[in-house]
Amino acid sequence: MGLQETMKALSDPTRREILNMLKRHSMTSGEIEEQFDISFAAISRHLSVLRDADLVRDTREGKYVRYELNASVLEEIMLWVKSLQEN
Amino acid sequence: MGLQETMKALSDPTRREILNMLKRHSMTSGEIEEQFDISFAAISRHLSVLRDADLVRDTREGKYVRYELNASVLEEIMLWVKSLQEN
DNA sequence: AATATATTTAACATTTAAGTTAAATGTTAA
DNA sequence: TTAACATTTAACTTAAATGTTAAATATATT
Repeated sequence: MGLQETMKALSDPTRREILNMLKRHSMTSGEIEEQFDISFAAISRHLSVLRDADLVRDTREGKYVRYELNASVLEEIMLWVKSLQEN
Repeated sequence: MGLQETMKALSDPTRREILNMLKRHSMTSGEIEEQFDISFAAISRHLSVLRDADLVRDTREGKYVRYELNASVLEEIMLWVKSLQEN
């Protein structure tokens, strides 16, 4: 956890795009995968990186797993960036 | 250039620490290197990543090269993060 | 010009990340 | 309980990132 894990998670364009998608509404793994050309397994691993960084939360809904954005973690990044900007 | 290059550059803890140091005042390569346990060459490469991402600017001062923070690039990150936060 | 100092680049080794396919797990429904 | 579907994990491959040491470049000094 912490800034390092967050920044690392955000450094991959596929993961950032997933977060962009989740901004609108929550989605299942399958719905997310459909939007990309890479394999289901690859998306699943990206989702686990985002989950470990607490950038998304997942809940099982029957045989689906639904992902939603957790933007609260981003506050730490905002603070760090701001601290560089001021002065 | 662009968000991807910026995020990638910021995903390394050594590079973030360099930016933190430059927040206070500009520093030469050597002064920066002194603060870390890794080799001069490794720091030099980190600096080149930061320079390519336009997060720092460098100017030669005699036999030294002085690095200063360029925070303007961070605006793009702020906008992206904010766009995730609102809603 | 030769030498010393500061910094960068090159070549290489090691580690980490991201992708693939196949196997495993969890859930629903026949 | 078996079959089908959704998702995750495992094993593996390839590419990229990070570190090291040594060579190259740039500037200053003698």
